[in-house]
Amino acid sequence: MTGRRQEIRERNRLSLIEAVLDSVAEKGISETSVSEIIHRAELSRGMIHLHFGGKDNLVDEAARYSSEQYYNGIYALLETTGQTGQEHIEMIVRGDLSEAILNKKNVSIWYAFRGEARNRAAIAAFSDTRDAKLRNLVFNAFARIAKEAKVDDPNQVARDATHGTLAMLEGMWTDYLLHPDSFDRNEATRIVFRFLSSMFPAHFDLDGALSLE
Amino acid sequence: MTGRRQEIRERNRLSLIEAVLDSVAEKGISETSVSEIIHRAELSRGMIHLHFGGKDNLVDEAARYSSEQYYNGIYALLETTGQTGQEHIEMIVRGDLSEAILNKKNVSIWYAFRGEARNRAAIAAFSDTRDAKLRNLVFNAFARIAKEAKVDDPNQVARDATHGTLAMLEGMWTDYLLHPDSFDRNEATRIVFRFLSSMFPAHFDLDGALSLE
DNA sequence: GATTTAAATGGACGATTGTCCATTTTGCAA
DNA sequence: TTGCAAAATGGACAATCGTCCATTTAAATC
Repeated sequence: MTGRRQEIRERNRLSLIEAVLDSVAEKGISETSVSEIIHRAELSRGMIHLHFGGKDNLVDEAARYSSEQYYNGIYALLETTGQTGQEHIEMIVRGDLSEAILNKKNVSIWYAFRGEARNRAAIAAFSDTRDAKLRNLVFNAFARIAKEAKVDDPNQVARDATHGTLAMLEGMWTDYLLHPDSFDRNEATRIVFRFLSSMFPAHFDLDGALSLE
Repeated sequence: MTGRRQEIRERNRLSLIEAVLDSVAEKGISETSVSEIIHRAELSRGMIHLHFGGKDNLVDEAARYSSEQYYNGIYALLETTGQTGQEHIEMIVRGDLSEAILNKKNVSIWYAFRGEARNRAAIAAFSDTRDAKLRNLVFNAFARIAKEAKVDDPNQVARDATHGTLAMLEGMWTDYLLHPDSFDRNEATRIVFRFLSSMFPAHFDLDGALSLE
């Protein structure tokens, strides 16, 4: 059993991580100082060094945590849907563009870290991990779809569809970043499905996945 | 005629801007300090205040300059191509993914500024401008294509194609950011054209624009 | 209840930040 | 060539940065 001592310890640890994410979302990375973090976490100055050994490690940990949250969100959605390739894809697309995942806070955080990725190995590393996992999931779904669609070179088509779909979703996030208030989720979703229905007319239409007869 | 005095003045001004961009590309925004900038520009400490009134203004100006450079590059390419809609689109796609525009330095800079966009009004503002201009150019091209393709609701199709194409290009930039060494320009280009040829089979194939008979 | 020890505190510290201005340099006009 | 003014210099400055540790607090154990 976890003693009260360890429980408090972990709560404080988490408070620091969440304070970093809140600050990054609201003020950006360059204004996320130690003073800012400990003020938000309502903890004392020494805690960062105690728990993480330094500010940089804490920030890396916060980035990792945030990435994990995103991925858990997508995974949870996949549990709730059917098993066909097009259902998986539909769920990923809708999930990635849903309010729960694509919102001002997450976008601010994600782009702030992306901006640092080139210069911080730790951040670049799991930014990759997220992509690799998701990419694999999407590819497997498209591989099934491409096979069913009997296209020439189904492997290449599946790879292109994966790459193209993820790229388009990335671009929608950028759109949201730059115009969070005028961004239209339904329009963004429809555009992705327009792409998919052009490529696989038997599997998708503008509204999402089709069930094959 | 520009006197030698003014000429030196403007050269120094530009040196500061380029020093900022070099530093942002190499070290990131958070490590781009006044000391770093003036060291790179080989100028004295007071110059930033003299020319720009402060560091923040200089950084904003550098971001504006960088955005202008991007846009000029795309525009220059458009001068060299034909006048059909699909030729314009092809040139924008190829240009946006070309070594001259999509390279490590530009990507580092662009994402660094994007990461700050949410928290710096000046940077967000022209980040928008770039998008609005380019978007308009692309939309006009797709509007012609959609009309020729005789689709239902050509206006909506053109809007979706514009949105989808730009989103996909954005996503390719992100890909390049995260995997600059394994990124394959030809593959990225082919995927965009796969999307376009699915939507407008009479205007595009996997290799780019088709000329209508 | 007394003792032990892990956890948390908060201030001291040197380094670095961006700003600003008294001084020096230098191009240009008289 | 001299005098003027614009431009550039570089160090002083207060503010803030992140680190670290001597001290205090409080949970766990005896």
